[in-house]
Amino acid sequence: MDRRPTIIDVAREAGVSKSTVSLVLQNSPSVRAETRAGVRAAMARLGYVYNRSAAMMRSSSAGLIGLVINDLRNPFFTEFATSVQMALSARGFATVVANTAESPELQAQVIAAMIEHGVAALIISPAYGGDGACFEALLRAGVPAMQVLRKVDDRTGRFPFAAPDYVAGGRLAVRHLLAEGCRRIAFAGGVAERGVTRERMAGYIAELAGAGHAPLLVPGRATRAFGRETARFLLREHPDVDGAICFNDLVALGMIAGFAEAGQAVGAAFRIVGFDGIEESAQSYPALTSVGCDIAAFGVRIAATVLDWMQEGKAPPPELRTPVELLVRASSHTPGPS
Amino acid sequence: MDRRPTIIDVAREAGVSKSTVSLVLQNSPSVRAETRAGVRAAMARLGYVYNRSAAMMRSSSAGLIGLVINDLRNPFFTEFATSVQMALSARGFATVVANTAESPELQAQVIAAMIEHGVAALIISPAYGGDGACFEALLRAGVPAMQVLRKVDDRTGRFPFAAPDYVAGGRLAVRHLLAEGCRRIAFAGGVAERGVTRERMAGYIAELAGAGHAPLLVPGRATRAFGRETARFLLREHPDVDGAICFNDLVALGMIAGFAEAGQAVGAAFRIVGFDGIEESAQSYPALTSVGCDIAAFGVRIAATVLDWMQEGKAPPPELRTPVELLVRASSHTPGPS
DNA sequence: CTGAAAGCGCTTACAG
DNA sequence: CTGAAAGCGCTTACAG
Repeated sequence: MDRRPTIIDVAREAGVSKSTVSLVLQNSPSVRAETRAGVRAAMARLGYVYNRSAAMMRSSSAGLIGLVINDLRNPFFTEFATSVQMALSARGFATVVANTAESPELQAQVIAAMIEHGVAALIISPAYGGDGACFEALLRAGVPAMQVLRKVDDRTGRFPFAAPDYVAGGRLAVRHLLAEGCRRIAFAGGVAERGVTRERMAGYIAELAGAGHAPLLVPGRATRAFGRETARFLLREHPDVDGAICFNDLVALGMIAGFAEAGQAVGAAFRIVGFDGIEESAQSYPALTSVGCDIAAFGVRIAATVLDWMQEGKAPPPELRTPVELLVRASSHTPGPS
Repeated sequence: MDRRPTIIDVAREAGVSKSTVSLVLQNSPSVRAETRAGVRAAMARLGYVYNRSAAMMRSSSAGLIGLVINDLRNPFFTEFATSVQMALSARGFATVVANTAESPELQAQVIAAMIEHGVAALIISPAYGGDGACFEALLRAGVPAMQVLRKVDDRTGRFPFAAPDYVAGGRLAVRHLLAEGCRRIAFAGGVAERGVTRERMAGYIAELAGAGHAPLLVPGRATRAFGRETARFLLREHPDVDGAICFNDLVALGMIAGFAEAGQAVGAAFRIVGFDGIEESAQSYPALTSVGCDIAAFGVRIAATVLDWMQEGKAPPPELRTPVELLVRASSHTPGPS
């Protein structure tokens, strides 16, 4: 494994100048087909590999996109990240990824590293908290950056925000449970101060109020463990509750497990709706009704939006909301006799 | 957002030469403390950001590591990838990640892209199949690459392999179920021709044979859906089976759901053991016994191994096996009366 | 359509 | 301890 061949070696091998090789690399139309073929053949013979870093230095068109995610172990974010990465890859961009594990400090650090690596743009589902220094760094470096799923910086002109329509999702879930005959519906999980929680709760509260019902909020971590605890809590403290909308599918799946453990049936007897529509929601028993955010499609769309921004200068709208739909399954729905 | 400042700007601002700035950047001890401070201050004033691509070009020490994973939507691989990425980040390396979705074609494509981006090393959990061209490309490019979790290329001298000790895990699981009193134990899920399946099954078969029992193999996809189908299948076709070892936790979790659906209790009546020890296994109801691979620790270890290889030239052993341990939980274990 | 030259932002010897 | 010079592998005008 000695030195990798460069365009100079290729030029010599093909008997042309190195500019010609460079033009071939860029598929310039001003190179004759035979010449092009000769150069390509020389590359193959030498095992030439294009050095993007060198190219980038001169032209400063990176080909690297940063993806910063607050919790990559949560399937909702995993599905999003994977979808974005694959869409970027299909369009010729590589993805530098980092999990911040909800730590603003880690986030600042990985963003700084990505800027140094010359990412052409950044997609971030930010951690809450911190002093916002990382956004300043992005500003200074002039890196286009989009906030997704969560909004932490309000300068949406510079850091456009995109997310599913959480409020509408909360409403959909309530409407569905009322239609199924629920009389008392709780909202479980989600840290109360956070934007996403506030939105999901707001839809729930508004729709419930419209129907003349009072809300019952049980905020908490967005985990399976919390869902499980909450199942026990509701059975003990609120036996009148006959339906729950969970902050996300993890909480809902935990709640299903908690009810199973307590010997309480889920479905007609107690209806549960999750949020996000992760793949697993279709596979649980009973299958989980969820507010589907079509996160895979959302990821593809975000990838396209960022690429258009970078490449064509088409700035995204300051705030984009994508539609959600209710995925009705057995955890909340009893099939009619018809 | 005009041009980013370069070391020349910093040098001018600080009143030194650009070599001095470069030395400060590398924390060279041969720069006087005051000089260093002056340069740092100038950088802060200008909002200088280090350009790693330029640095890399000259020194060819990238700072980018490639991580190629066959199925990033599977929590086992997600937990691994996240762990590797965070460990690399802590040591100053950025991770370029790609999901190949089990496609050898996609895999070849993303590996080529990563080589062009100048990754200093590659960690790959490969897709099965394909013509192995991507390994040739790595060879030609001289990029150190480790195979993890799955071995597809046999040249472990050049592409060292590391994985949990799957065979031992299969044995552990059987020993445990026999000790719990199982008389007939099935092995469910896993595509029979694949290496990982063969190893996990081999441990199961060997240990069972040692105890004078015959195996019952139900190979298939490694999914929740297959686990669920298999629950029904076993109840219908093999009512004598009273325990199952699943290829992985997803199959096991699906089987638990399938039994719940069929109204069959899991635990004393039918014991289930999963494989991998993903986080969710501790949260299901009943909690899932699993062959724990401590995938987070495995990821940290792989990150360290690759970095040592690159930085110190310490080649990893051709084949590394890490220990597994049984995580005994309610799905297979009835607490004694003591 | 092709060649010679300069430059991207940094590092690396090599002098002072 | 610091400065002047060359070079990493490519792209980009600019001539021919």
